[in-house]
Amino acid sequence: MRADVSGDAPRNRLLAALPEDVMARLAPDLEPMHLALGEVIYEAHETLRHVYFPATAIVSLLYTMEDGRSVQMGVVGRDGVVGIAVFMGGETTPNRAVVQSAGDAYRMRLAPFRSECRRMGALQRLLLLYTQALLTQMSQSAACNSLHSVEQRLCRCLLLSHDRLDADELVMTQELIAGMLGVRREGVSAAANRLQDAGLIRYARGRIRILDRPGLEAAACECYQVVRSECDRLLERT
Amino acid sequence: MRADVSGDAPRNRLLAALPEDVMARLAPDLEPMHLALGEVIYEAHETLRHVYFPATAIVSLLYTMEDGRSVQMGVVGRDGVVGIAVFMGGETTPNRAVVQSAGDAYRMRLAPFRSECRRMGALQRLLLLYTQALLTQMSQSAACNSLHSVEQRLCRCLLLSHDRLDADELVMTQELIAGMLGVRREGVSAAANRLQDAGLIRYARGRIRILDRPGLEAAACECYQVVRSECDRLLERT
DNA sequence: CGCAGTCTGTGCGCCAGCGTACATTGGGAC
DNA sequence: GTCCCAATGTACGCTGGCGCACAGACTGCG
Repeated sequence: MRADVSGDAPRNRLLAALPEDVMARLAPDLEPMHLALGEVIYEAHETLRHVYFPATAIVSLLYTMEDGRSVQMGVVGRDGVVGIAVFMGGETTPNRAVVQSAGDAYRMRLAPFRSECRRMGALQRLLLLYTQALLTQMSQSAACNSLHSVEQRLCRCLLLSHDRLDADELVMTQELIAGMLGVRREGVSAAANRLQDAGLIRYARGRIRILDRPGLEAAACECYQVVRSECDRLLERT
Repeated sequence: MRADVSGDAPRNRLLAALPEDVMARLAPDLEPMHLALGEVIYEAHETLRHVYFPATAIVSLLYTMEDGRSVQMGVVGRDGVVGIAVFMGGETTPNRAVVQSAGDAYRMRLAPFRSECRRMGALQRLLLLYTQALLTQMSQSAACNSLHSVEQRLCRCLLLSHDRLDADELVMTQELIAGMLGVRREGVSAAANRLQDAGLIRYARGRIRILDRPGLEAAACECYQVVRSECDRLLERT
């Protein structure tokens, strides 16, 4: 694992884990930018023009059904990259990617990204590991969505977001969360109230403050920890 | 796409899609074998010793919760490979792989598999595409498990299995199906009866005969078709 | 300051799926 | 044939989450 990067080093962990020679090649093509809340990075089946390495931003990977209901199947923050399909060769996916928390990111056009992938070096190795982490996230979501309560899943969602931020305050409405959990807004309201009554969070008009992180972890289902430790394990191989 | 393979050619589509020079290298290391119903190919967090290319066998990727309940997150037949984690570098996954339908497969030890992957040729390209197909399967499962009824999901499950077999008869008990769908056995019983009453299937003691495939597709949720067409799209890139 | 629109809390009837408990029924072993 | 057991059908009450319908409550804007 590389030592703590400082100063103007990229605040995305995948980038930070790259050896210097690779970063030197990529740096000119990394364009810092801002991602606004709710911004759609790509629609389902849409050909991508860039891949995105979030720094402070958080991006949600969502699937939207024909009837409009949607579910989150993965979340990407400073630990990952949006646009894995480019790397895998399929170019598009049936999912959408939406900014779940505004912030900064680096983006890169496809050509330089692909050409670095083709060198089959550190970037490719990292992306493979990251892909596995994403697989883990998605498979656990499949299980969790099917077996756990709204309240447990809300905890998981809050923890996933909190992990990817520096602050204790998340900016997201119940409506947004409901879309990610695939449940009604009212269900989120009820669950959020229970968490607030238990002193785990404080909730106010689209702003959620995490008050008791350990308590939140205890209230979540096992799924959070499983994904967390598996992803840690995979990223340690850096 | 390679022309129809015949005779002793591998009956696994990934293998069949490989150019002849690659297959020539791999062939000596491909060990034909039989997989029995219920056989566990690997447990969660277990280091693999082989990767498996199913021919007529079908393998289910399951996640089992602490309380024993389980859910299927993917299914691998002659269109894929079991042991993707080896390719991705993580070595293990939190999932189990269980034989859902007995049949033949080719297995391969890790060393030759890895060394062919490292050549960065056709095999790697195929595996990347297959990984994306698996991602699609898992993400759709996450959405489907959360939003659709047991009956719809049962249809999807039957169709996924049927696609990977040559016969119209599936050998699986309600207990097994319940474990894959993450629901009670009784729920499967009720749903299967409704499908039988509708004339779509015939059910008897662990043997399910598909009577009306188009009807079954109509009774399934959109998830089946989405995954199906996305996987077709990806494999066409062969 | 008032208005409008967003965000949130709540209540009610409804239904799918759960947990539990049992009856039935084939099929294979002996 | 007979016995045993896996596999299946059914019933009943319970609960979580849905759909719908509103009622505050806060914020930004004119």
